[in-house]
Amino acid sequence: MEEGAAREGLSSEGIAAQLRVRILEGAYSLGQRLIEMDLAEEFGVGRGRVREAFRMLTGEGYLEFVANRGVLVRCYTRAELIEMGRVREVLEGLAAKLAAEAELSGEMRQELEALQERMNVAEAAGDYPSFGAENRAYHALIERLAGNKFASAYIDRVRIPLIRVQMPPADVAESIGRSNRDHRVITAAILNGAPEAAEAAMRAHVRAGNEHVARLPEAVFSAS
Amino acid sequence: MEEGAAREGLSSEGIAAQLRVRILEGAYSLGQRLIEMDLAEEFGVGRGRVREAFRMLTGEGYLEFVANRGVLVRCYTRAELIEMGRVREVLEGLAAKLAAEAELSGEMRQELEALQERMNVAEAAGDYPSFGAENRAYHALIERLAGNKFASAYIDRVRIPLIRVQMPPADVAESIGRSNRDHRVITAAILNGAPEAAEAAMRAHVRAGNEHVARLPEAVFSAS
DNA sequence: CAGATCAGGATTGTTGACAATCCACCCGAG
DNA sequence: CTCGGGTGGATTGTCAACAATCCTGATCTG
Repeated sequence: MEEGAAREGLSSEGIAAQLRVRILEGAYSLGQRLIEMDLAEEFGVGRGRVREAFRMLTGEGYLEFVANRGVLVRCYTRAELIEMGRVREVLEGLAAKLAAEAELSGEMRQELEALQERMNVAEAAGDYPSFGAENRAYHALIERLAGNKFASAYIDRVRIPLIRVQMPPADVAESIGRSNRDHRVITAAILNGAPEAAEAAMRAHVRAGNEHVARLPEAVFSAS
Repeated sequence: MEEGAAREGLSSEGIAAQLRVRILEGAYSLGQRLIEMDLAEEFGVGRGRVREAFRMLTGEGYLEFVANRGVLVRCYTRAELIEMGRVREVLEGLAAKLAAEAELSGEMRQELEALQERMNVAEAAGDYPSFGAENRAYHALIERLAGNKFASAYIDRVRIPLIRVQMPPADVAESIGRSNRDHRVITAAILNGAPEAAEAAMRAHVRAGNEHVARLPEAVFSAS
């Protein structure tokens, strides 16, 4: 008897995990209201469990609680996005620094090199979706190499408003090029064990991304 | 009819706020288990409200959830303390940087100067409790000057394990001296509008504190 | 005496029902 | 036609009761 479904249905944590994935995948539109009873029926549990999941996701920044109104998918304003961007800058910078400080195993070094190579391929092919996926994996890998769970947790949170941001197709190629040029610098600094350089490069990289996002049209931020 | 107590008793948020204060003030010992029903009776509400407050405080890092066992006052290990210290370093550094970037009103500049002066007085008097209080106010003021609510929120969270740490009386005087020397550098950088200098000084300041804390005996971390 | 086994009590996990609240719609007056 | 007020339905806020779970300590056994 390992663990898990002590009773039937998912636990509050399980429901929270499901909803987190849904929000990340865009199953709900920004600002959409979530009805306790609907989800309770869908998951086959009582409203209480759904409510607790809501409270967790509110604390993480995925949902917004409105008194007597319930929860909605949290929608960040441009100003908040910029504030979060500043935080992301230093936190991802820290992750890169810690990764460069860590004594990486050969396996981890290979993984980093392989990921960099896959990004290079995607860049050469001009394959934006693929590059985007590898880019996310790259940042996630650096978080893992850094080995600081608090940094990881907060980075995830300040990244939430970015999950739906789409690059305007016009400047995709240039954007990929600049982004991957940064990546190569960061990768080299981490592999060479240069914490300061890694941090500086990552900060500049994130900052460039933030400045790009901050200039996007208003429609990106408001509902659906 | 402004708002507030729609029914009798505190809301979940109100209970969470109360408990947060209690934990910060040390009303509960580290690792202490909190009983839902006891608090429900004390606040004159049902268990559900207390439960929701627990979930919020768990997300913030004040409590720890154990399945079928309830919550305990979260107790961080030395390793976690060090991890959080690294995060605090960059976040407080960011706050100092943002404060130096901001266009401060005359009133705010005066407030900062007054606080620095009060710390100087406490230092000269060798008044450790007073210096500790002013020190907390100082860091809080810088957060306010920075005007980034996400940075503030995360700084508060990574500070949680520090709330009970007591400086060994032996090196109090030296500790105050070094700490306040750092403060003067930071204050000057903020008032002069030197973001890079402010960030670097704050980082060094926090790092020095972290290294000091990391060397404290094990008793500080485990349960009271 | 040490260790395993097994009640009993205490506490959490969960639900369904009820009251309070809010919103959208409708209606009537100007 | 527009605006203010009221009304009904939908949804959240809350609780009290019940089931599941875990820990404590007493009992039994080798």
